[in-house]
Amino acid sequence: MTSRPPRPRERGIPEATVARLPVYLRALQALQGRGTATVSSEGLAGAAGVNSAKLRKDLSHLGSYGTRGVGYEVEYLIYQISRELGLTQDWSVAIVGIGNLGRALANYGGFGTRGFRIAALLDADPDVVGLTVASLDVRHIDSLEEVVRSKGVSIGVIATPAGSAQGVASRFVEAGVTSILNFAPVVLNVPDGVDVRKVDLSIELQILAFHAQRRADGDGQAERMGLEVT
Amino acid sequence: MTSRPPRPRERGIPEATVARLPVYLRALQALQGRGTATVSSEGLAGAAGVNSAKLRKDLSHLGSYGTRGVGYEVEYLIYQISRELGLTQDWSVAIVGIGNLGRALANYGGFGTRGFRIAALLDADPDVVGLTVASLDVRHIDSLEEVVRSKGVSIGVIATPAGSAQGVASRFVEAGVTSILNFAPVVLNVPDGVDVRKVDLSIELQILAFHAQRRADGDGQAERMGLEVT
DNA sequence: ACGTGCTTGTGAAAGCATGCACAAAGTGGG
DNA sequence: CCCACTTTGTGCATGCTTTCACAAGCACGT
Repeated sequence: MTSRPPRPRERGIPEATVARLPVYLRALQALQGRGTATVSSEGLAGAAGVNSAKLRKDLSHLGSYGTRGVGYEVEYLIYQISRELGLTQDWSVAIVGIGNLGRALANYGGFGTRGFRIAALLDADPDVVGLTVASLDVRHIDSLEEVVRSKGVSIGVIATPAGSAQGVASRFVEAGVTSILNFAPVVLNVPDGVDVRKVDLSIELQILAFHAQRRADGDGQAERMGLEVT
Repeated sequence: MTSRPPRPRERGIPEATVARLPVYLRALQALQGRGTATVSSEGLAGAAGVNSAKLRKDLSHLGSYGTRGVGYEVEYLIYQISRELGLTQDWSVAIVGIGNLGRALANYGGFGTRGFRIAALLDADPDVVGLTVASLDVRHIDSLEEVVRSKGVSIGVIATPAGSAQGVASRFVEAGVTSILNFAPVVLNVPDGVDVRKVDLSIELQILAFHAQRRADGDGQAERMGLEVT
Protein backbone atom coordinates (compact mmCIF):
# COMPACT_ATOMS: atom_id res chain seq x y z
CA MET A 1 0.00 0.00 0.00
CA THR A 2 1.62 3.22 -1.13
CA SER A 3 0.84 6.64 0.24
CA ARG A 4 -1.02 9.28 -1.70
CA PRO A 5 -0.08 12.94 -2.09
CA PRO A 6 -2.31 14.35 0.67
CA ARG A 7 -1.63 11.32 2.80
CA PRO A 8 0.12 11.90 6.12
CA ARG A 9 2.84 9.37 5.50
CA GLU A 10 3.10 6.17 7.38
CA ARG A 11 4.39 5.75 10.91
CA GLY A 12 8.02 6.10 11.66
CA ILE A 13 9.03 9.64 12.42
CA PRO A 14 12.55 9.66 13.88
CA GLU A 15 12.74 10.57 17.53
CA ALA A 16 15.13 13.42 16.84
CA THR A 17 12.59 14.90 14.45
CA VAL A 18 9.76 14.59 16.94
CA ALA A 19 11.81 16.51 19.47
CA ARG A 20 12.21 19.38 17.03
CA LEU A 21 8.65 19.62 15.77
CA PRO A 22 7.52 21.61 18.83
CA VAL A 23 10.30 24.10 18.15
CA TYR A 24 9.20 24.54 14.59
CA LEU A 25 5.64 24.89 15.74
CA ARG A 26 6.53 27.70 18.09
CA ALA A 27 8.57 29.49 15.48
CA LEU A 28 5.66 29.22 13.06
CA GLN A 29 3.24 30.62 15.60
CA ALA A 30 5.55 33.55 16.16
CA LEU A 31 5.66 34.15 12.42
CA GLN A 32 1.91 33.91 12.19
CA GLY A 33 1.56 36.43 14.98
CA ARG A 34 3.70 38.78 12.93
CA GLY A 35 1.39 38.33 9.96
CA THR A 36 3.66 36.19 7.82
CA ALA A 37 1.73 33.96 5.46
CA THR A 38 4.48 31.86 3.93
CA VAL A 39 8.02 31.05 4.90
CA SER A 40 10.95 29.30 3.24
CA SER A 41 12.84 26.47 4.85
CA GLU A 42 15.76 28.86 5.20
CA GLY A 43 13.65 31.41 7.03
CA LEU A 44 11.97 28.94 9.33
CA ALA A 45 15.23 27.17 10.04
CA GLY A 46 16.75 30.46 11.07
CA ALA A 47 13.91 31.17 13.44
CA ALA A 48 14.14 27.69 14.92
CA GLY A 49 17.90 27.70 15.16
CA VAL A 50 18.57 24.70 12.95
CA ASN A 51 20.09 23.87 9.60
CA SER A 52 17.67 24.31 6.72
CA ALA A 53 18.38 20.91 5.21
CA LYS A 54 17.57 19.31 8.52
CA LEU A 55 14.34 21.22 8.71
CA ARG A 56 13.31 20.15 5.22
CA LYS A 57 14.11 16.54 5.98
CA ASP A 58 12.18 16.73 9.24
CA LEU A 59 9.13 18.16 7.51
CA SER A 60 9.39 15.63 4.72
CA HIS A 61 8.64 12.94 7.29
CA LEU A 62 5.19 14.44 7.73
CA GLY A 63 4.46 14.70 4.05
CA SER A 64 5.01 17.08 1.18
CA TYR A 65 3.55 20.23 2.57
CA GLY A 66 5.75 22.78 0.87
CA THR A 67 5.59 24.43 -2.53
CA ARG A 68 8.79 24.48 -4.54
CA GLY A 69 9.90 27.93 -5.45
CA VAL A 70 7.71 29.39 -2.71
CA GLY A 71 8.06 27.77 0.66
CA TYR A 72 5.59 26.64 3.28
CA GLU A 73 2.24 28.16 4.05
CA VAL A 74 2.47 29.08 7.72
CA GLU A 75 -1.07 28.35 8.74
CA TYR A 76 -1.25 25.05 6.94
CA LEU A 77 2.04 23.87 8.37
CA ILE A 78 0.97 24.83 11.87
CA TYR A 79 -2.08 22.69 11.43
CA GLN A 80 -0.15 19.73 10.08
CA ILE A 81 2.46 19.77 12.82
CA SER A 82 -0.20 20.22 15.48
CA ARG A 83 -2.08 17.28 14.15
CA GLU A 84 1.03 15.13 14.02
CA LEU A 85 1.91 16.00 17.58
CA GLY A 86 -1.58 15.22 18.75
CA LEU A 87 -2.43 18.77 19.71
CA THR A 88 -5.72 18.79 17.90
CA GLN A 89 -7.16 16.86 20.80
CA ASP A 90 -7.16 17.87 24.42
CA TRP A 91 -4.87 16.30 26.98
CA SER A 92 -5.74 16.31 30.63
CA VAL A 93 -2.78 16.91 32.90
CA ALA A 94 -2.52 16.27 36.63
CA ILE A 95 0.29 17.83 38.63
CA VAL A 96 1.46 16.16 41.81
CA GLY A 97 3.56 18.10 44.28
CA ILE A 98 2.41 21.68 44.70
CA GLY A 99 5.60 23.18 46.07
CA ASN A 100 7.41 26.03 44.42
CA LEU A 101 7.83 24.13 41.21
CA GLY A 102 4.34 22.71 41.09
CA ARG A 103 2.94 26.20 41.56
CA ALA A 104 5.14 27.51 38.81
CA LEU A 105 3.91 24.80 36.48
CA ALA A 106 0.28 25.34 37.43
CA ASN A 107 0.57 29.04 36.76
CA TYR A 108 2.46 28.55 33.53
CA GLY A 109 -0.53 29.62 31.48
CA GLY A 110 -0.98 28.77 27.83
CA PHE A 111 0.92 25.54 27.66
CA GLY A 112 2.78 26.39 24.51
CA THR A 113 -0.63 26.59 22.94
CA ARG A 114 -3.89 24.91 23.51
CA GLY A 115 -3.93 21.16 23.69
CA PHE A 116 -3.12 20.78 27.37
CA ARG A 117 -5.51 21.40 30.21
CA ILE A 118 -4.54 21.20 33.84
CA ALA A 119 -7.22 19.00 35.32
CA ALA A 120 -6.02 18.63 38.87
CA LEU A 121 -3.41 19.57 41.45
CA LEU A 122 -2.47 17.04 44.12
CA ASP A 123 -0.27 17.14 47.20
CA ALA A 124 0.39 15.08 50.30
CA ASP A 125 0.88 17.99 52.70
CA PRO A 126 -2.33 18.76 54.66
CA ASP A 127 -1.29 22.41 54.82
CA VAL A 128 -1.24 22.60 51.06
CA VAL A 129 -4.35 20.55 50.37
CA GLY A 130 -7.28 22.89 50.11
CA LEU A 131 -5.36 25.88 48.85
CA THR A 132 -6.36 27.42 45.59
CA VAL A 133 -3.59 27.59 43.03
CA ALA A 134 -4.15 28.84 39.53
CA SER A 135 -7.92 28.70 40.11
CA LEU A 136 -7.81 25.06 41.11
CA ASP A 137 -8.27 23.48 44.50
CA VAL A 138 -5.35 21.40 45.61
CA ARG A 139 -6.62 17.93 46.43
CA HIS A 140 -5.07 15.23 48.54
CA ILE A 141 -2.85 12.71 46.84
CA ASP A 142 -5.09 9.92 48.04
CA SER A 143 -7.66 10.93 45.52
CA LEU A 144 -5.23 10.42 42.63
CA GLU A 145 -6.97 7.35 41.27
CA GLU A 146 -10.37 8.96 41.51
CA VAL A 147 -9.17 12.13 39.83
CA VAL A 148 -7.46 10.28 37.01
CA ARG A 149 -10.65 8.40 36.33
CA SER A 150 -13.12 11.23 36.62
CA LYS A 151 -11.06 13.85 34.80
CA GLY A 152 -9.68 11.50 32.18
CA VAL A 153 -6.10 12.39 33.03
CA SER A 154 -3.69 11.08 30.44
CA ILE A 155 -0.50 12.89 31.39
CA GLY A 156 0.93 12.96 34.88
CA VAL A 157 3.42 15.57 36.02
CA ILE A 158 5.58 14.76 39.03
CA ALA A 159 6.96 17.76 40.90
CA THR A 160 7.44 16.12 44.27
CA PRO A 161 10.62 15.65 46.27
CA ALA A 162 12.81 12.83 45.01
CA GLY A 163 11.74 10.44 47.73
CA SER A 164 8.07 10.49 46.77
CA ALA A 165 8.44 10.40 43.02
CA GLN A 166 8.59 6.66 42.46
CA GLY A 167 5.52 6.09 44.58
CA VAL A 168 3.54 8.69 42.69
CA ALA A 169 4.72 7.30 39.38
CA SER A 170 3.57 3.82 40.33
CA ARG A 171 0.19 5.11 41.33
CA PHE A 172 -0.15 6.97 38.05
CA VAL A 173 0.72 3.84 36.15
CA GLU A 174 -1.62 1.75 38.24
CA ALA A 175 -4.37 4.24 37.49
CA GLY A 176 -3.76 3.90 33.78
CA VAL A 177 -1.65 6.95 33.02
CA THR A 178 0.94 6.07 30.39
CA SER A 179 2.64 9.43 29.91
CA ILE A 180 4.68 10.93 32.73
CA LEU A 181 6.74 14.07 32.95
CA ASN A 182 9.14 13.84 35.86
CA PHE A 183 10.80 16.82 37.50
CA ALA A 184 12.12 14.89 40.48
CA PRO A 185 15.79 14.00 40.39
CA VAL A 186 15.40 10.24 40.32
CA VAL A 187 15.25 7.54 37.68
CA LEU A 188 11.71 6.25 37.59
CA ASN A 189 11.02 2.61 37.21
CA VAL A 190 7.96 1.93 35.09
CA PRO A 191 6.69 -0.99 33.03
CA ASP A 192 7.03 -1.16 29.26
CA GLY A 193 4.50 0.88 27.43
CA VAL A 194 4.75 3.80 29.81
CA ASP A 195 6.50 6.85 28.46
CA VAL A 196 8.56 8.86 30.93
CA ARG A 197 10.36 12.08 30.15
CA LYS A 198 12.44 13.89 32.68
CA VAL A 199 13.41 17.48 33.18
CA ASP A 200 16.31 17.99 35.49
CA LEU A 201 17.79 21.31 36.42
CA SER A 202 20.91 20.05 38.07
CA ILE A 203 21.80 17.79 35.18
CA GLU A 204 21.60 20.73 32.84
CA LEU A 205 23.81 22.80 35.11
CA GLN A 206 26.34 20.01 35.31
CA ILE A 207 26.51 19.71 31.55
CA LEU A 208 27.06 23.44 31.33
CA ALA A 209 29.79 23.19 33.95
CA PHE A 210 31.54 20.48 31.98
CA HIS A 211 31.71 22.59 28.85
CA ALA A 212 32.66 25.70 30.77
CA GLN A 213 35.51 23.87 32.41
CA ARG A 214 36.73 22.47 29.14
CA ARG A 215 36.62 25.90 27.61
CA ALA A 216 38.59 27.32 30.51
CA ASP A 217 41.16 24.54 30.30
CA GLY A 218 42.22 24.80 26.71
CA ASP A 219 41.48 28.46 26.43
CA GLY A 220 43.96 30.09 28.72
CA GLN A 221 47.50 28.84 28.95
CA ALA A 222 47.80 26.38 31.78
CA GLU A 223 46.48 23.46 29.83
CA ARG A 224 48.16 20.60 31.53
CA MET A 225 49.07 21.09 35.17
CA GLY A 226 47.61 18.66 37.65
CA LEU A 227 44.55 20.05 39.36
CA GLU A 228 43.72 23.67 39.52
CA VAL A 229 41.01 25.48 41.37
CA THR A 230 39.87 29.03 41.45
CA MET B 1 40.91 9.28 48.44
CA THR B 2 43.60 6.88 47.42
CA SER B 3 46.69 7.03 45.27
CA ARG B 4 46.69 8.47 41.79
CA PRO B 5 48.18 5.85 39.54
CA PRO B 6 45.85 6.06 36.54
CA ARG B 7 45.91 8.56 33.75
CA PRO B 8 43.32 11.28 33.29
CA ARG B 9 42.76 10.34 29.66
CA GLU B 10 42.76 12.80 26.87
CA ARG B 11 39.96 15.27 26.30
CA GLY B 12 37.23 14.28 23.87
CA ILE B 13 34.30 12.81 25.71
CA PRO B 14 31.28 12.29 23.43
CA GLU B 15 28.39 14.62 24.06
CA ALA B 16 26.00 11.76 24.66
CA THR B 17 28.28 10.49 27.38
CA VAL B 18 28.57 13.89 29.05
CA ALA B 19 24.80 14.07 29.25
CA ARG B 20 24.69 10.79 31.12
CA LEU B 21 27.51 11.39 33.59
CA PRO B 22 25.29 13.45 35.91
CA VAL B 23 22.82 10.59 36.00
CA TYR B 24 25.52 8.14 36.98
CA LEU B 25 26.77 10.57 39.56
CA ARG B 26 23.39 10.81 41.17
CA ALA B 27 22.92 7.05 41.16
CA LEU B 28 26.34 6.67 42.76
CA GLN B 29 25.51 9.18 45.46
CA ALA B 30 22.32 7.29 46.21
CA LEU B 31 24.32 4.09 46.51
CA GLN B 32 26.84 5.77 48.74
CA GLY B 33 24.07 7.04 50.96
CA ARG B 34 22.91 3.48 51.31
CA GLY B 35 26.37 2.44 52.38
CA THR B 36 27.39 0.61 49.24
CA ALA B 37 31.15 0.59 48.72
CA THR B 38 31.48 -1.01 45.30
CA VAL B 39 29.12 -1.57 42.43
CA SER B 40 29.24 -3.49 39.17
CA SER B 41 28.48 -1.94 35.80
CA GLU B 42 25.35 -4.03 35.76
CA GLY B 43 24.23 -2.70 39.12
CA LEU B 44 24.99 0.91 38.38
CA ALA B 45 23.45 0.68 34.95
CA GLY B 46 20.27 -0.60 36.52
CA ALA B 47 20.17 2.27 38.97
CA ALA B 48 20.78 4.76 36.20
CA GLY B 49 18.36 3.21 33.78
CA VAL B 50 20.79 2.43 30.98
CA ASN B 51 22.38 -0.53 29.27
CA SER B 52 25.46 -1.84 31.10
CA ALA B 53 27.66 -1.91 28.01
CA LYS B 54 26.84 1.70 27.41
CA LEU B 55 27.74 2.57 30.95
CA ARG B 56 31.09 0.80 30.70
CA LYS B 57 31.91 2.54 27.47
CA ASP B 58 30.92 5.87 28.94
CA LEU B 59 33.14 5.37 31.96
CA SER B 60 35.98 4.12 29.81
CA HIS B 61 36.16 7.60 28.30
CA LEU B 62 37.21 8.94 31.68
CA GLY B 63 39.83 6.30 32.29
CA SER B 64 40.12 2.81 33.68
CA TYR B 65 38.56 3.27 37.04
CA GLY B 66 37.05 -0.18 37.52
CA THR B 67 38.48 -3.42 38.79
CA ARG B 68 37.79 -6.51 36.72
CA GLY B 69 36.01 -9.18 38.63
CA VAL B 70 34.85 -6.66 41.19
CA GLY B 71 33.33 -3.51 39.81
CA TYR B 72 33.77 0.17 40.61
CA GLU B 73 34.56 1.69 43.95
CA VAL B 74 31.67 4.06 44.58
CA GLU B 75 33.54 6.84 46.34
CA TYR B 76 36.40 6.90 43.90
CA LEU B 77 34.09 6.95 40.91
CA ILE B 78 32.07 9.78 42.42
CA TYR B 79 35.23 11.78 42.72
CA GLN B 80 36.36 11.05 39.18
CA ILE B 81 33.03 11.94 37.61
CA SER B 82 32.73 15.07 39.72
CA ARG B 83 36.17 16.17 38.64
CA GLU B 84 35.42 15.48 35.01
CA LEU B 85 32.20 17.48 35.19
CA GLY B 86 33.96 20.36 36.86
CA LEU B 87 32.14 20.03 40.14
CA THR B 88 35.28 20.18 42.23
CA GLN B 89 35.25 23.89 41.70
CA ASP B 90 32.46 26.29 42.56
CA TRP B 91 30.23 27.84 39.96
CA SER B 92 28.43 31.08 40.60
CA VAL B 93 24.90 31.18 39.25
CA ALA B 94 22.69 34.20 38.68
CA ILE B 95 18.96 33.76 38.15
CA VAL B 96 17.04 36.36 36.21
CA GLY B 97 13.27 36.45 36.45
CA ILE B 98 12.00 35.82 39.95
CA GLY B 99 8.49 34.74 39.12
CA ASN B 100 7.05 31.41 40.11
CA LEU B 101 9.73 29.51 38.29
CA GLY B 102 12.61 31.67 39.42
CA ARG B 103 11.51 31.24 43.01
CA ALA B 104 11.27 27.50 42.56
CA LEU B 105 14.79 27.44 41.18
CA ALA B 106 16.16 29.66 43.93
CA ASN B 107 14.63 27.45 46.58
CA TYR B 108 15.74 24.26 44.91
CA GLY B 109 18.34 23.57 47.58
CA GLY B 110 21.30 21.29 47.07
CA PHE B 111 21.84 21.67 43.38
CA GLY B 112 22.27 18.02 42.67
CA THR B 113 25.29 18.28 44.85
CA ARG B 114 27.47 21.10 45.85
CA GLY B 115 29.36 22.83 43.10
CA PHE B 116 26.74 25.43 42.30
CA ARG B 117 26.11 28.51 44.36
CA ILE B 118 23.32 30.94 43.68
CA ALA B 119 25.07 34.28 43.73
CA ALA B 120 22.28 36.61 42.78
CA LEU B 121 18.61 36.96 41.91
CA LEU B 122 17.55 39.64 39.46
CA ASP B 123 14.23 40.92 38.24
CA ALA B 124 12.83 43.87 36.31
CA ASP B 125 9.63 44.28 38.30
CA PRO B 126 9.95 47.01 40.99
CA ASP B 127 7.49 45.09 43.16
CA VAL B 128 9.75 42.08 43.16
CA VAL B 129 13.05 43.89 43.55
CA GLY B 130 13.92 44.09 47.21
CA LEU B 131 12.07 40.96 48.24
CA THR B 132 14.02 38.26 49.99
CA VAL B 133 13.86 34.90 48.27
CA ALA B 134 15.84 31.93 49.52
CA SER B 135 17.83 34.21 51.80
CA LEU B 136 18.86 36.48 48.95
CA ASP B 137 17.75 39.98 48.12
CA VAL B 138 16.28 40.33 44.68
CA ARG B 139 18.18 43.02 42.84
CA HIS B 140 17.19 45.05 39.83
CA ILE B 141 18.11 43.75 36.43
CA ASP B 142 20.04 46.92 35.73
CA SER B 143 22.75 45.76 38.08
CA LEU B 144 23.33 42.60 36.06
CA GLU B 145 26.71 43.66 34.75
CA GLU B 146 27.88 44.79 38.17
CA VAL B 147 26.67 41.58 39.80
CA VAL B 148 28.31 39.37 37.22
CA ARG B 149 31.59 41.15 37.78
CA SER B 150 31.56 41.37 41.53
CA LYS B 151 30.21 37.88 42.20
CA GLY B 152 32.15 36.17 39.44
CA VAL B 153 29.02 34.75 37.88
CA SER B 154 29.81 32.16 35.25
CA ILE B 155 26.40 30.62 34.66
CA GLY B 156 23.28 32.61 33.89
CA VAL B 157 19.80 31.21 34.33
CA ILE B 158 16.97 32.84 32.44
CA ALA B 159 13.51 32.37 33.92
CA THR B 160 11.85 35.44 32.45
CA PRO B 161 8.87 35.67 30.11
CA ALA B 162 9.70 34.86 26.51
CA GLY B 163 9.77 38.47 25.45
CA SER B 164 12.56 39.45 27.78
CA ALA B 165 14.77 36.41 27.37
CA GLN B 166 16.82 37.50 24.37
CA GLY B 167 17.63 40.82 25.95
CA VAL B 168 18.78 39.20 29.15
CA ALA B 169 20.83 36.66 27.23
CA SER B 170 22.57 39.41 25.31
CA ARG B 171 23.39 41.24 28.49
CA PHE B 172 24.77 38.09 30.04
CA VAL B 173 26.97 37.53 27.01
CA GLU B 174 28.05 41.14 26.97
CA ALA B 175 29.02 40.82 30.61
CA GLY B 176 31.16 37.81 29.85
CA VAL B 177 28.91 34.91 30.85
CA THR B 178 29.42 32.03 28.45
CA SER B 179 27.07 29.44 29.93
CA ILE B 180 23.34 30.03 29.87
CA LEU B 181 20.43 27.90 30.98
CA ASN B 182 17.24 29.09 29.37
CA PHE B 183 13.77 28.32 30.65
CA ALA B 184 12.00 30.81 28.42
CA PRO B 185 10.23 29.38 25.40
CA VAL B 186 12.31 31.10 22.75
CA VAL B 187 15.35 30.28 20.67
CA LEU B 188 18.19 32.42 21.92
CA ASN B 189 20.61 33.99 19.54
CA VAL B 190 24.13 34.08 20.91
CA PRO B 191 27.61 34.32 19.41
CA ASP B 192 29.88 31.34 18.96
CA GLY B 193 31.60 30.23 22.10
CA VAL B 194 28.54 30.74 24.27
CA ASP B 195 26.87 27.58 25.47
CA VAL B 196 23.11 27.66 25.76
CA ARG B 197 20.96 24.84 27.07
CA LYS B 198 17.22 25.05 27.19
CA VAL B 199 14.60 23.48 29.37
CA ASP B 200 11.13 23.68 28.01
CA LEU B 201 8.05 22.30 29.66
CA SER B 202 5.69 22.61 26.77
CA ILE B 203 8.06 20.90 24.38
CA GLU B 204 8.27 17.94 26.72
CA LEU B 205 4.51 17.78 26.98
CA GLN B 206 4.17 17.89 23.22
CA ILE B 207 6.60 15.04 22.80
CA LEU B 208 4.63 13.03 25.32
CA ALA B 209 1.44 13.82 23.46
CA PHE B 210 2.94 12.61 20.22
CA HIS B 211 3.81 9.23 21.66
CA ALA B 212 0.53 8.96 23.51
CA GLN B 213 -1.38 9.61 20.32
CA ARG B 214 0.65 7.09 18.39
CA ARG B 215 0.01 4.53 21.08
CA ALA B 216 -3.69 5.27 21.00
CA ASP B 217 -3.86 5.02 17.22
CA GLY B 218 -2.57 1.52 16.75
CA ASP B 219 -3.76 0.20 20.06
CA GLY B 220 -7.50 -0.17 19.81
CA GLN B 221 -7.47 -1.80 16.41
CA ALA B 222 -6.13 -5.21 15.54
CA GLU B 223 -2.76 -3.80 14.77
CA ARG B 224 -0.40 -6.09 16.54
CA MET B 225 -0.62 -8.07 19.72
CA GLY B 226 2.47 -7.19 21.67
CA LEU B 227 2.92 -3.58 20.80
CA GLU B 228 5.49 -1.38 22.34
CA VAL B 229 6.78 1.94 21.24
CA THR B 230 9.68 3.65 22.82
C1' DA C 1 50.87 -21.51 42.68
C1' DC C 2 47.26 -22.24 39.91
C1' DG C 3 42.71 -22.75 38.28
C1' DT C 4 37.82 -20.92 38.57
C1' DG C 5 34.56 -17.50 38.29
C1' DC C 6 33.24 -12.99 37.66
C1' DT C 7 33.49 -8.31 35.59
C1' DT C 8 35.75 -4.80 33.00
C1' DG C 9 37.28 -2.60 28.75
C1' DT C 10 36.93 -2.56 23.85
C1' DG C 11 36.89 -4.28 18.76
C1' DA C 12 33.44 -4.55 15.45
C1' DA C 13 28.81 -4.28 13.53
C1' DA C 14 24.55 -2.19 13.10
C1' DG C 15 21.63 1.75 13.55
C1' DC C 16 20.71 6.86 13.59
C1' DA C 17 21.36 11.52 12.56
C1' DT C 18 23.38 15.32 10.04
C1' DG C 19 24.48 18.12 6.18
C1' DC C 20 25.88 18.61 1.30
C1' DA C 21 24.62 19.03 -3.17
C1' DC C 22 21.48 18.65 -6.80
C1' DA C 23 17.50 17.13 -9.61
C1' DA C 24 12.64 18.03 -9.59
C1' DA C 25 8.97 21.17 -9.48
C1' DG C 26 6.57 25.28 -9.20
C1' DT C 27 6.29 30.72 -10.10
C1' DG C 28 6.35 34.73 -12.68
C1' DG C 29 8.08 37.71 -16.41
C1' DG C 30 8.63 38.49 -21.18
C1' DC D 1 4.78 29.38 -24.51
C1' DC D 2 9.22 29.32 -22.79
C1' DC D 3 12.87 30.60 -19.90
C1' DA D 4 15.09 32.08 -15.74
C1' DC D 5 14.77 31.85 -10.97
C1' DT D 6 13.60 30.06 -6.58
C1' DT D 7 12.99 26.54 -3.22
C1' DT D 8 11.60 21.91 -1.98
C1' DG D 9 12.53 17.00 -1.29
C1' DT D 10 16.04 13.52 -1.13
C1' DG D 11 20.25 10.38 -2.47
C1' DC D 12 24.49 9.89 -0.53
C1' DA D 13 28.47 10.30 2.33
C1' DT D 14 30.04 11.07 6.89
C1' DG D 15 30.18 10.88 11.64
C1' DC D 16 28.21 9.74 15.99
C1' DT D 17 25.69 6.18 19.18
C1' DT D 18 24.32 2.03 20.69
C1' DT D 19 24.80 -2.78 21.37
C1' DC D 20 26.95 -7.25 21.08
C1' DA D 21 30.28 -10.37 22.21
C1' DC D 22 34.51 -11.70 24.02
C1' DA D 23 39.47 -11.47 25.39
C1' DA D 24 41.97 -9.62 29.18
C1' DG D 25 42.43 -9.01 33.99
C1' DC D 26 41.69 -9.44 38.85
C1' DA D 27 40.24 -11.87 43.29
C1' DC D 28 39.71 -15.78 45.83
C1' DG D 29 39.67 -20.57 47.19
C1' DT D 30 42.23 -24.76 47.13
